[in-house]
Amino acid sequence: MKRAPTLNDVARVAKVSRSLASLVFQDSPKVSPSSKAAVLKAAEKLGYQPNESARRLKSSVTRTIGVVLTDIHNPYYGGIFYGVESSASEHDYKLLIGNSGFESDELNQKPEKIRSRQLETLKIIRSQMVDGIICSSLRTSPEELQAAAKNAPIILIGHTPTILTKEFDVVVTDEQDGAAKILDHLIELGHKRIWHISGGLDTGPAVRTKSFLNEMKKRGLSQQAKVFEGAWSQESGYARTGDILKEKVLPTAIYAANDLIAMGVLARLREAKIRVPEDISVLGCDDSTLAHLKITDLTSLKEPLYLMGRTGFEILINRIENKGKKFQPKNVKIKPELIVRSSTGPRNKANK
Amino acid sequence: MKRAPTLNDVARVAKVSRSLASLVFQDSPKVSPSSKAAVLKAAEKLGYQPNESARRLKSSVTRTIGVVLTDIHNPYYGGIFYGVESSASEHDYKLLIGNSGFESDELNQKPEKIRSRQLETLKIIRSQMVDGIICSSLRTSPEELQAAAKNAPIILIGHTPTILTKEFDVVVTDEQDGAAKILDHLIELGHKRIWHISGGLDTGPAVRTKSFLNEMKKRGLSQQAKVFEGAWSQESGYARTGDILKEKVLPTAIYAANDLIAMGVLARLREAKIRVPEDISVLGCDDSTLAHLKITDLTSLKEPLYLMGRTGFEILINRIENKGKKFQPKNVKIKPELIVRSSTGPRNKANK
DNA sequence: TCACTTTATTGGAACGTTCCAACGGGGCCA
DNA sequence: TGGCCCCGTTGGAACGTTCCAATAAAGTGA
Repeated sequence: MKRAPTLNDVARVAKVSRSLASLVFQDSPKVSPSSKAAVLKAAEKLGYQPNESARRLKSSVTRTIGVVLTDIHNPYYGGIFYGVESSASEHDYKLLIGNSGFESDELNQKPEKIRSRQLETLKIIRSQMVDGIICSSLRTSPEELQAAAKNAPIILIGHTPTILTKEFDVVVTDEQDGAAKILDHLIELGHKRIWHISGGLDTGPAVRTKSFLNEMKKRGLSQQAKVFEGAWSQESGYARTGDILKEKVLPTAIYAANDLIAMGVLARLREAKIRVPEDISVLGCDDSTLAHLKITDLTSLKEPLYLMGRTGFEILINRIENKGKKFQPKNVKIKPELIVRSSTGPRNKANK
Repeated sequence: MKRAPTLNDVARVAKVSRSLASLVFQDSPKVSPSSKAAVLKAAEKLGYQPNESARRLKSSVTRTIGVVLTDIHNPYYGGIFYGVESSASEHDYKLLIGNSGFESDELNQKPEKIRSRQLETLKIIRSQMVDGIICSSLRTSPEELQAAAKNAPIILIGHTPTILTKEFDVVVTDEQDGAAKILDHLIELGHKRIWHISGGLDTGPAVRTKSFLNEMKKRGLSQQAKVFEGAWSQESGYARTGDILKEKVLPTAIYAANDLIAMGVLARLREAKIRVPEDISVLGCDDSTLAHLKITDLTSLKEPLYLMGRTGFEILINRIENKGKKFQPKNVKIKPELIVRSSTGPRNKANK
């Protein structure tokens, strides 16, 4: 592995000055076609590739974005990342994944450790390695974020504590709209007694639950609504459905806060020999692979993760390119889409 | 956003030379405790953060690894990436995701485009932005890879054309061992007529199919083996199972090349009112979320993706640290694990 | 006490770019 | 023919580090 050729080498071979060679690689219009050709030919011959570190040192532009995710393994963050990556690629930006930290049981990490790893990542923006940062699922304090934001713009995508929306650019799902779409669909099918299994009390799931209750109220169905507090897991869906089955009157539809929970619901209902959707309709949220399956064919609210990722990225580079302009936090809500499959159907009239 | 403080600023405040300040940040043992304290205090006060670009330019070490994946959204690559990330984080390395390209239907990308995007990523290593590269699922030619490998080590993780194993470090699943584990399990349950739905003719799935046939042969069951050529999809599993059901004699166990295919198998069998595992046992491969589901509870061969990612990363940094040493490609096979669930059971004696 | 090692500190030269100010020379116009 | 402009080109100075060789200061042994 020998020393890589530099701009100087190229210039020497092309018999021009280093400055001219530099201009060629910046696509400057003021270089003559003949010298341009000579430089390119020399570069080709030597296998020249500009040294990015030197370039950055001088021009302080990195065309790189730092990404903080909690768990890329999780379809939620994965979906967002997917959108981010595709947009980054189109704009010719690179993505740097700092030590993001994970929520895996495989690693079984302490929250404190995750937090410190995220801090680590925020630091890289201060070392001028990136032009901006994209965060999903924060574990850092607002103060820490603000400190980092002094050096480069930051955008938050997905589940976000509301306090932060006042100060940062944020892209989230329009939960209200999602709940409305679900209820419109169910009400059209004749459902009224609609129960919800929540994802817990964290910010993300809590907003979802609240939106559900809001929309039920708007439709005058507050009396019929009921919330069972669960967690983001199949087991939780299974257990809470067990609780539901103990009630005197059963719901005609169950809305689970995500697909995984819905899987638990389906399993428990099948065990109880309750038919879906003939006896009870079931809805999930995420439209993950789980919902697509032939054996489940679950009606699910599709979170616009891909779009959220793309939108977030675009807002961010907009900030980067208009650096210095006055700051007015942007809050974008992306509307989800209801994917109707066969787990929802007309209300069973027998269940009055 | 004002100019970030430099080492010079720190040195001035601490009343020492720039060189000394530099030594402090390199944890040099030959700096006196008193000046060390002074420098650190000054750095703290100014909020100093070393400029990574300058550091790299001078020392040409980046502590960054480039990652080429085809589709991080896909649980297979996601699982590998997961292991890579965790190991990288432990070794204090950063990961750079170049424009990797995707196989999504959402983007519906042409193979040619994916290839060019991967090439783009390989270029990154030539611009000295990374110390090495990790590739999953190649779309580039061996020549292109070799050219890139001149500048920094490369490791291939997962499905890899066998030609490449002679020249590069490679980490793959031990397919032979996987097939053996599956057959041992089934044979112990009394099965003999074991059929396979393959994932197609690409390198990855082909190896799996071949391993299955090999192991059947070893056990003197060649006559009983049968392969149905499918693809990595639920639909394919569904359709091929339809074909299987047309046969005069049915198998007592079906081994699907991945979980998604197995989902199709389960759906089709249920439609035909064939019980699992009472009538036919079903196995998948991947041990994805799909297999965990209560409603499927699928016996599945767990590919050691996480471990593969970690192992790959470790081999890579080993190469990086021993740069210049003579090269002997390392080929590591990681043994998968069979996760037994309720979709496999004793052979139904009625099916002779 | 002097030569000599050890330890702590320093200035300066690199690393490979970009960018600015300056320059030579050809074309144009008066 | 002289003056001016513009185009293409150039050298040199940065950018913020690291690292080497040199130095100053302190410690060691005879």
